[in-house]
Amino acid sequence: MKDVAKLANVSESTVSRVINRNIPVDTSTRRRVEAAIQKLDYKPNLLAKGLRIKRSHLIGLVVPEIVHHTFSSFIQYIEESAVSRGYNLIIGNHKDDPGLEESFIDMLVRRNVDGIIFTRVSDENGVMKVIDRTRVPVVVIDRAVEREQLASVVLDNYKAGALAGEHLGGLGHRVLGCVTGPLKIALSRERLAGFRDALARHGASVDDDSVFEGDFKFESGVRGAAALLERHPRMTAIWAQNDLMAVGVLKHLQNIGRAVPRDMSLMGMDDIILARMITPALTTVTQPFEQICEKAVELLLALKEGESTFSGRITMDPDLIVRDSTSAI
Amino acid sequence: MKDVAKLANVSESTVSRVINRNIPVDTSTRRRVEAAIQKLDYKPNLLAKGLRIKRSHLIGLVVPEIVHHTFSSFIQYIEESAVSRGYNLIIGNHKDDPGLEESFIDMLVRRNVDGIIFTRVSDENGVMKVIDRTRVPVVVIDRAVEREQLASVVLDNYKAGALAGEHLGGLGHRVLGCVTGPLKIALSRERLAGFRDALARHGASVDDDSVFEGDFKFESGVRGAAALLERHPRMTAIWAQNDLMAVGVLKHLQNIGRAVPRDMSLMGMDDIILARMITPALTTVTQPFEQICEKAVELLLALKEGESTFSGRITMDPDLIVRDSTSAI
DNA sequence: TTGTAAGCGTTATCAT
DNA sequence: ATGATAACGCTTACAA
Repeated sequence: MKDVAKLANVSESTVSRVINRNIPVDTSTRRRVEAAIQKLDYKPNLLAKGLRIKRSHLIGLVVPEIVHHTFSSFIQYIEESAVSRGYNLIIGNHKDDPGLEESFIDMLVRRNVDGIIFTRVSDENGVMKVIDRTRVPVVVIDRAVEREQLASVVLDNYKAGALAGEHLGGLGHRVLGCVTGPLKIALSRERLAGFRDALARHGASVDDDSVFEGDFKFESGVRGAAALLERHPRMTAIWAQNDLMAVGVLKHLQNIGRAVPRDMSLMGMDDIILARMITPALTTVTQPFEQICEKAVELLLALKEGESTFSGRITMDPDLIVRDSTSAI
Repeated sequence: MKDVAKLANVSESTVSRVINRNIPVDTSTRRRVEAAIQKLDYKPNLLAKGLRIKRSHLIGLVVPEIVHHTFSSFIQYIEESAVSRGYNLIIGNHKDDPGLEESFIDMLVRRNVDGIIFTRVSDENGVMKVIDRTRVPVVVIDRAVEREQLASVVLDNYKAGALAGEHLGGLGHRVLGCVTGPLKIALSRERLAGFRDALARHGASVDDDSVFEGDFKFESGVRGAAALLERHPRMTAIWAQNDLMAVGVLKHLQNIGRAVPRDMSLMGMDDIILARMITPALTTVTQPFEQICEKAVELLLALKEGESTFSGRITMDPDLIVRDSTSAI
């Protein structure tokens, strides 16, 4: 910067003003400075700038893992939203290790990040600690949190379940099953509640015997299908709360020679690429990943600017995608 | 820091020395300082530190996309290697847009990152510019680069092809096909060469008619299978250069009623989760993602420290995973 | 419109 | 072993 100033025959402050275009600078000096910047290939140092203005233009993103459709989607879209606003993204994956998570959060705070986005927060207390002890804005996505002091952007999981129930109920199914995520996670319970209520409106009830608690992984879909069919051999439709488990269900059905959708209608959730790759292509419920991320970044930065003091839950709507794995009874 | 110093009745320099444990400090003062740090919940500011010591402890990672098995694997393992060495990761996804890529690189340089890892570099000149114009160490992974001045850590793609050819040749197949990635990408050509050479040793030749140029996506596998079978109806084995295309091949075979592996042996590459989920489970060739990433980070930091001036290619070995999609003829 | 100077929170040099 | 001080590269009153 000193060199640029010297070459353009101005002071460093003027160079700064040219770069930040916030304070009027004479056109001719501006041109001189810009020429000097070009010539020297000068790149302002963001560390120094950040130190001075107390903003790093960095956003931290905390995920439990990365090689996973849901999380890599979040990473991708949050990165895009951040960059489009002039921010960069630091990501940290904690592998469900609270120690790792804490030390990552610590790093972020020490780096003066302008905000932190948490996904699937396992330990709400950890998040609360950040909020209480630091002034770093926080937004939580992908997981309903109980505390109203936390700002979160989440899918309306009840609606997602309702969408699935509505679709299958409308097709005439009356004996249905559901393979859920871990029921200690609120979103699994909410999805199930929406599913049940929608089906109730069609006169179908999903009793506890028709519910298998999975873990969002492929294998639990396989096990879930086996368990549900054993309990209700006449079941004609299954909703798995994510596509991975739905594919597991499909695998079991293929193994025992039941055809989808002829013998069994099958739905998933998420719309991962896989949903279109399998045969039959999977009917599913999608999350508007891009919107959620966009909203989360927007909210985070508004919080940082003090333009907003929002806390509570922002809810986004799921969508139904009908493909070939469901049919009328 | 000033507060800590005051509370512990020492100078800021002593606080610094306690934190960085590089210079001897009297045990009793050290204890006082540590107590003060605890009490005030003091977190050293990494921006200031970085500015002063000219190291940000930040690594930049450039990828073309994130929601993709290969890249999310790289992200995950590089993040882990970085964190275990006290670094954090900034990721940037350029969506094959050179403009975006350039502005991201620019950001990284201005953030004083200690190094940049590129995957699938589309524009070698962009990378060279970084190397020439800045002092930021660079390592390229996942793509063979022509220039010897670039340090890269890549899979031995020739060996990967040879592994596939060896396996299928050993099973007795003599009429084989290959669905490749884009042939303008060196790794596709190298894989194909290894495949051909290994089969030649078994007396089988893979002529140009038996090669279909795909694009590493699912749909091109479907198209590839159709094209290959039209040209060589008696083909008994196909290697797709990634699992996604292999699943596409499988899809086509199922569509036309050919059983795998009875009527056709099928191999993929990468070992994505999907490989184990489909029926039959896919025989495939894996990349040691974790090792590659570990090595790349290690090399990058050695370059930064000036401990190494390595340039050229570091090569890692692929592995064969035999599952149910291949059988003897 | 422009320049001067202080300060952001560290670390390194040089004394003591 | 510890402290004072300058410097890292930038921005921002304040003055001119």
